[in-house]
Amino acid sequence: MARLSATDRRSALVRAALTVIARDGVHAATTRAIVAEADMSLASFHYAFRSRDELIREVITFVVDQQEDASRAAIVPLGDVRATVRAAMQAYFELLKEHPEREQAMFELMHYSMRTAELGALPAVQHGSYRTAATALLEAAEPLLGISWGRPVDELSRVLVALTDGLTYAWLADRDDAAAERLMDYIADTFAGFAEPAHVHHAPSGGGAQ
Amino acid sequence: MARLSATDRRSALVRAALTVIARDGVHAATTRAIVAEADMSLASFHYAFRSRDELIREVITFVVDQQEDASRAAIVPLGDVRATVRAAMQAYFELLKEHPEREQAMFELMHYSMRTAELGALPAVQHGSYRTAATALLEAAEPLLGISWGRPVDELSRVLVALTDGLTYAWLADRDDAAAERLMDYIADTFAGFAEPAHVHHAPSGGGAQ
DNA sequence: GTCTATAAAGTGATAGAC
DNA sequence: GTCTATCACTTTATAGAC
Repeated sequence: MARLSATDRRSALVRAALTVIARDGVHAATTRAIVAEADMSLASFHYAFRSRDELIREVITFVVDQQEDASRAAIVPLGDVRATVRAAMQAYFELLKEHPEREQAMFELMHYSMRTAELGALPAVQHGSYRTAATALLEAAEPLLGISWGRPVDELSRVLVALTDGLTYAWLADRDDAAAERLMDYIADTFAGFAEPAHVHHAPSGGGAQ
Repeated sequence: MARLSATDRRSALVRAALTVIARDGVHAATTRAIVAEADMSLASFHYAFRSRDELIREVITFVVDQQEDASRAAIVPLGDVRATVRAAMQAYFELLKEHPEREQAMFELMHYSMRTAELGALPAVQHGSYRTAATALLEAAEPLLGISWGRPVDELSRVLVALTDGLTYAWLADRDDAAAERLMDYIADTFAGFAEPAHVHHAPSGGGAQ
């Protein structure tokens, strides 16, 4: 194998581990399976990482960071709230359908984290970053669509994330595309219902019915 | 060890496995850990089960059946829709808080099933039984509360299940009780919003309030 | 039926040659 | 730095005494 810097080797192993986990599950991500995927020798693994646990820890933080980046650039404002939310959900759903193993791997890694003391805090971080993304998305939508949410954005982001997680789990379980589409229709409708025409704060010009 | 029938031994091992999985996770449920929990010898395990996989399969079907039974008797109609839904959610949430490991074990077992070819269908069964229970709950609520749901019950049960799964995952991740309570408030509000005064189909004698 | 003992394969991690 | 060879241990599963 070519000489790689320790950092290159580490990131190569992290990506290989992620591939193995997505393909075969967390329980199959043995050091041997990972180095085989990365086309390295077993000794190289322990040259780059002190232990398997150290790698898994890095895989999880990598995945969390990656997700945070991904969900940042997600807003494409369309004509109205319903269409915008529906399109955003559809975009996520297409990603899910294209790489179901990724979301599955995400879930598995989080459950794995919950079981190990030192990684126990990571699911909260992952979920928090997910919610931050949802909050940013909802707040960005206000000026772009000229609306204002009827409820606290913080609460709405919890609803959005819960529905998305629920949608993901349901689809992973039953692979029912039509059902997922109907659920996304519902989600779009609900959020359209939350939206109110933007009102200026200081001038009491009367409440706007949509 | 006392002489047990093969069936008794099997169910004892299934329950022991469930205990181990809830306490330490699926990956820790080795044959040795399970027989230790059941206070049996390792050989007894393979007398009762052909393989570890056969046990896990039985654990999963057992858990799915058990959940189906549990979610049957769940309706306690209160004055209005909001209060009824809120109370049902609260009851579930109390169970979750009391035994988080159980729900976690459920998730882990489902993800494990998704990874093994022969168990791949079980998550759909589990999710289906979950949705059946939600549907039954919603349908039972109609006559009891004197309402009728504005949307197809099938669609609403999907929403309810998705929100419950999302709530569960969120709480397992961040253990934020207050946030969960707010989410349950939202869920109760939404379903109260879905309810319409019941209209009798054939005889136009006016809707019956409870 | 239930046990002890052990086989056979897999695991994480390391030593030591190059 | 990177490899091969190997250690120490755990895993599932079975053989064979009782």
